[in-house]
Amino acid sequence: MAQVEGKNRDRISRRQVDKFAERRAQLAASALQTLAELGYARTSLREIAQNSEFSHGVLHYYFRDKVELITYCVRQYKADCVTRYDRIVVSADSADELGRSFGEAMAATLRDDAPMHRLWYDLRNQGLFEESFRADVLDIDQSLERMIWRVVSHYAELSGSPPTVSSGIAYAVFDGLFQQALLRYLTGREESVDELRSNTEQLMGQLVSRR
Amino acid sequence: MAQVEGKNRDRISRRQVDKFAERRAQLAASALQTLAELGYARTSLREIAQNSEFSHGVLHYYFRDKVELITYCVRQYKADCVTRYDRIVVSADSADELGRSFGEAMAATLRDDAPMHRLWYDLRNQGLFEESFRADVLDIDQSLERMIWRVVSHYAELSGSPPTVSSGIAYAVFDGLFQQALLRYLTGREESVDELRSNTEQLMGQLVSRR
DNA sequence: AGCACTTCTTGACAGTCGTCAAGAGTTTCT
DNA sequence: AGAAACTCTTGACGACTGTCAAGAAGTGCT
Repeated sequence: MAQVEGKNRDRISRRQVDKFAERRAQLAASALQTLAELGYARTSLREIAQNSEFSHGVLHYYFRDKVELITYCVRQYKADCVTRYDRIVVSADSADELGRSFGEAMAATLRDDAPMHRLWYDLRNQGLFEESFRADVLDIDQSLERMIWRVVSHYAELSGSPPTVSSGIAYAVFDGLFQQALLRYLTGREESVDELRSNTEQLMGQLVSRR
Repeated sequence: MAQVEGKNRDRISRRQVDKFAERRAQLAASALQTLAELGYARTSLREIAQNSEFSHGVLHYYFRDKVELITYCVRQYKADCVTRYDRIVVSADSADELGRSFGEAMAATLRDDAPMHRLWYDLRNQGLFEESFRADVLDIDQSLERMIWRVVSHYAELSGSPPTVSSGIAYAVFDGLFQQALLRYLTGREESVDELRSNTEQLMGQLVSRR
């Protein structure tokens, strides 16, 4: 009897927890959309609520405060993009093909997800000023570094030569490349998509010793 | 007589313009300090005034609005840093020496001017969201690209081999390197200063074909 | 149907923001 | 010295912010 009650309560509370988590995710999606549109400095809770189907008060029912909401958003963002290139790593049969696929994937996400990427750079920068985001930002940045390293090291394997740079350098270099392309793309220079593709391929070749 | 009056007025107004410009620069310096400390999102005009010796109302006497103030700040920032590496370019006698000086200069400015650099990245990102800063940000970014290219192309000359990358790639790569180092440095990892120095030297070698 | 609980809306709060006008204080010229 | 022009302070304005409490609306259970 007590057990049944316990089970029921578990089932109920689990369902509630699920619904709770679901709504959190839904609100975080609205928040991410707003942030990607306006940037951190211009995003308010009321604006986020207007991009959802709820009123502004509900945000404090699901999140303690603004910091928790944005932290949650950053974590959700991470889940989306940290495995972006893993598919092409396993499916590539040669170094050249991997280079091409990687360049193509970089170009594609620049074209399709530009607002999200500018948000990421914005939030990473907030981490340089505000202590509260720092841990999550660093965590994501390390995940991205590992993601890039999976590509580079596999490229090195396929080409039979070791990488000539460390994991940190490789990430910094491709990140810098992407950021420049993003800057150009968001100011209307659509050719930067193609430039990013070829620059990525070229640089990949130079970061692995060929002979 | 009319001429004398004209000359006098010119002299007067020139002096006034000078004083006016001087105070603008002074206030912009306070603004830059505040921005570097707090970041764009958390900097208010009252906060800027508190970091100066004036009250908040004076800012609207010297600047039309907040956008004009920050734009002016960005331009002032540019003048400071756009020739940062030019001295070492002319004074280097060999490629190796230039590589070392460049790495050392990067490391030094990371150590000494970290808050200013994080402000630059912050403002560059604002340009991705807010139309009003975009032109100045792009202008500065191009100046920085040329500054880096002066280093890289001179390095190539000294080493007798052509660069293997374009000006845009070279800037993107070193900028990415610096930004990663800044992220690490501002989170307390002081060893990133030395890492940046050696990474810069290493990468410089790889961006110029040696044989 | 009625009850308990969750979910959401509304409206208010204290505070901050950019902006500006009125006027005091200061400098400059005659 | 007095007038004119420049410089700066003060205090207010409307708008916006994050937060929260009161209670309405909705949901699921017995």
